[in-house]
Amino acid sequence: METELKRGFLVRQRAFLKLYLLKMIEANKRYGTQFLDDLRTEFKPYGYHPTHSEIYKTLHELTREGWVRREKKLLGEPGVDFQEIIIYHFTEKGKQEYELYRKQMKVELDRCLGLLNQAMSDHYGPIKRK
Amino acid sequence: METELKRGFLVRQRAFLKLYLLKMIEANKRYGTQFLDDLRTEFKPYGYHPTHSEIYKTLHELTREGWVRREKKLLGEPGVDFQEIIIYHFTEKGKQEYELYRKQMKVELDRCLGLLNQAMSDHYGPIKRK
DNA sequence: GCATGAACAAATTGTTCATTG
DNA sequence: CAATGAACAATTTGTTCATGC
Repeated sequence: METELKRGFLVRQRAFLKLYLLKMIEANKRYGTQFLDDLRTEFKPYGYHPTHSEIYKTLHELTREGWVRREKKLLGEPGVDFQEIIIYHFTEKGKQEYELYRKQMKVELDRCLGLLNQAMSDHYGPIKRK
Repeated sequence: METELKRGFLVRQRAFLKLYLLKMIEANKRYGTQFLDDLRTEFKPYGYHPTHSEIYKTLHELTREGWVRREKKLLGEPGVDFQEIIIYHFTEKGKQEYELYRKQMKVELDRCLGLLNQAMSDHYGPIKRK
């Protein structure tokens, strides 16, 4: 899973989403489509609209690597009786990996911010602080 | 050339490099390999090591779109008599396009910084300022 | 060997189709 | 029809090979 963390230029979408999904899984009780909706809402101001496919692929990856396990459930909403959803829970391994991953991603995000700020400064003058 | 500017998630490497190359071309009198070396040096602290292929492809793109014209020259270094290099100069169109592109990229880089700062704040608490 | 260029390959992401309850 | 999943397509980027002095 190390290979996904950095790529020289900017952080990859998949790695970025993974960080968010892990956090959301930690908070429990949500499922794929809701993750997607929440993320789209949060990122809307930045013009970033993730696709459902990226979300699911990231969740599959987390499952494949044993960071989370899946629990099938029925969406218990009034009127909707038989919609199956999948809830994700951390495994023991996953908890530990998350902790580590979170730390690594801090470094990575810092690096990306550094790169972008450098560009800002190179092309638009020194960074303005409020 | 609009399609390259943004892609929802983070700015693409090509768009990022283009901004730098345009600036370097404006400063005149350098050629491909030197651009590459300069960029690698500048980005080294950020662990970003662009490839020669990306640089050339970007330069070709600028040429194809008529932003720059190419001038073949002999690298006038002592001892090296016949090494051909290519110097890039802006076209009239290119000067104008660069001005516009620079402005657009400011918006784009701001957006990316926003997204990354949001992630920082979401996962590691409020942004620290010095 | 250095600068350039292009072919090719891999990686990443997005679009569309399929399934299941 | 909502949620999930997978096939497939496109895009983006990197690696390798080629060429001309």
